[in-house]
Amino acid sequence: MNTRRPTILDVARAAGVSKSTVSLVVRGSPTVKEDTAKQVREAMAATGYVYNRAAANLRKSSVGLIGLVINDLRNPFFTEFATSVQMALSAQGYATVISNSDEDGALQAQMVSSMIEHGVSAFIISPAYGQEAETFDQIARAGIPCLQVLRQVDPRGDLFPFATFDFARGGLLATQHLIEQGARNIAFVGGLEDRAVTTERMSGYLEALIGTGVQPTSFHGRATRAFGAEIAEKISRETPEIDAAVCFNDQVALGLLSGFARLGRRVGEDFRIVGFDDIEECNQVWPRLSSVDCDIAQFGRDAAAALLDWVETGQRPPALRRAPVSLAARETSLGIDPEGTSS
Amino acid sequence: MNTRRPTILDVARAAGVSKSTVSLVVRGSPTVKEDTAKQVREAMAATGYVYNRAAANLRKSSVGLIGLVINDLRNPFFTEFATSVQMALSAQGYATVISNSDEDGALQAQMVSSMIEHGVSAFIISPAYGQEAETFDQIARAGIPCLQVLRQVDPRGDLFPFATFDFARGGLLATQHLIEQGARNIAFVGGLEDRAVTTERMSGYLEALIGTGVQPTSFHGRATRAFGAEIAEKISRETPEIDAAVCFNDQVALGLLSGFARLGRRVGEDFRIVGFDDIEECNQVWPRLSSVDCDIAQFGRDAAAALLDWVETGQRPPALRRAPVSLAARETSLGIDPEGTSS
DNA sequence: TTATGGAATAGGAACGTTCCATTATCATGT
DNA sequence: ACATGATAATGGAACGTTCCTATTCCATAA
Repeated sequence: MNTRRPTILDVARAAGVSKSTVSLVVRGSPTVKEDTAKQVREAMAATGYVYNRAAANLRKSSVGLIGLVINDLRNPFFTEFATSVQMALSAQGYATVISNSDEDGALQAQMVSSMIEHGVSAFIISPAYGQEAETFDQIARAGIPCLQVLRQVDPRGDLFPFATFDFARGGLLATQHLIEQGARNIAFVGGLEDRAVTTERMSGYLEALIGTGVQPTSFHGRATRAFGAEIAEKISRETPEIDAAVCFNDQVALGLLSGFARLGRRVGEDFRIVGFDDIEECNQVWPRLSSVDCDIAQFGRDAAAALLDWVETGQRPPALRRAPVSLAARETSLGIDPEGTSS
Repeated sequence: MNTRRPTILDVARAAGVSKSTVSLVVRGSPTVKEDTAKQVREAMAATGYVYNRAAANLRKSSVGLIGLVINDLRNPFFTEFATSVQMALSAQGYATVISNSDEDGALQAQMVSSMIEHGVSAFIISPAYGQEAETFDQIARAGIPCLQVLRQVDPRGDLFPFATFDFARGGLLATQHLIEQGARNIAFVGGLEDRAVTTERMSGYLEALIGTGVQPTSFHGRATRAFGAEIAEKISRETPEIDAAVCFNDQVALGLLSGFARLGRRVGEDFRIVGFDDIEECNQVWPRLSSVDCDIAQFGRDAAAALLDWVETGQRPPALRRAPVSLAARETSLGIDPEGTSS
């Protein structure tokens, strides 16, 4: 089973040319005559040659590999993001290594270290909390470009450029919309307290509430469906006067939605919900979930482009970029239009 | 920015030992004296040394990298699978490269080729349809162990071992259960026609129907939420006598669920649904989705273990393994228990 | 003192590519 | 016939490890 793999040299012998020529053919250089190239290609097929990237990388400086580290791959928001980044990078001839830290800082540090050893040219990282220093110092020491997205946790804060969404404005839009829809008692649900990702969204929420007489309330916790469902119950039991919620993300909102469905409270009529991220599923539940639309696919493409610019031309992206957001209002906040059920 | 990275040789110089000794320390060999090892480690820290895996791989035969190719990473079923495999492999010191072919055979072939070049030691692949020959011939030519999971599409059919679930039995259990619950007109929903993944599930469904007088009906299409929702509408409009459905997977079932919610049909009472896979979300919607439980986490661990056995001891896994399934009955098939809303 | 042998360390070759500096080839103009 | 210059092809060094075969060191026994 383990006969030695043919190398560029075996191909060269078979084709009756030098190894340099084979190398040129492999890389599609235009300087080799078409006749020769064809012979070489035939020899490659005949010998069953496979390109050895490790050997090539040893000589070259760049590897064409980008590391993508995600903190929660079970959240569709991140899957959509990862998919979009991978597509954009592969269109430019880069391979993507996706890794899921699953909110485990130690695991993340270990994955980053392994990727550095494998010679990735750059990182896009939506970091987990914990072991920040270990994760980012490694990258900085190795001098590898790195784009931090969605969460800024690098210990010095200014080590790597950061791309995110305008979460504050999202919170503002969502809350204003709920007020316009007649909600009088709006809660903010989900997200761990004191994390920037949470406080930013909340700042918009709080701003919208100023002068309206509405009292802010918030329920903090992990951004999961389970937490959303739990809060639906808690609200029904303890603070039934709350009639609307701005959620940390769509996961929480969907949890809230099914929690209320279970309790028989009619979302869209008795209770209004706006989620955050606008994942595909928002359109696939009923009532459809209103959400702060983040155009995650575009965000992914932009991130990939900015990173490649950095890698290839040395053009470091701006330290901070906030992508705009908009509001996608659907049944959970507008109510259910008896006419409109056919679209 | 681009000063040459220190090598093992620089470390050796700094520590006053030979490069061989440094290499041994890097790999944690017990033959080097503790004093020396400590000096070397200090020198490594001082010089900012990072291990160059490409160079090591050039010399070693194995790389400790496993390729995981998934056909639809947006489906939570596969995300759960990928996460489980990655955990199991990383516990054994292997790194995992996850790639999403997104049901694109050409893309898949390209990803596989890139992974082979990067020197992965083995593959786990849940293949996309299309370009089967290209994908699998490459792997076979390179002599790399490969475990095919969930879908068997390799052109010769017996090229690589195949691990899957006992889908037929799942279809049988689901259908029998619906009959016991009093359903009289059970449809099979989702999955592309004439694909083994579909016909296997359907064979169980058809078997359960024998002698019951229930007429089989099926609606085929992509296994997405959108398709499920579409079929909910179609059933309501064209064949309202259908009172239950066995679904290709949970995505379809969840689509059906929200489709019916939208149309005001009460699932669990007027209409009974059983999904397939038992993803986490089954417990997080309301009514909770009954599903054929596949214990995907265990499946992932088993796949990882079988593959590593193959890689390390040459012990090729059995050509076919069907993991057992069971039924997780919940509200969408049992109906809503007015007492049981508190668990 | 001198063999002896095991533990610790050292040095050179090898891995399969790319890059660079050369050399061979060949049509063209004088 | 010869120089010219572009085009095509070549050979050797280099990349940073690991592996294998020495060599050195040192405690112990003769």
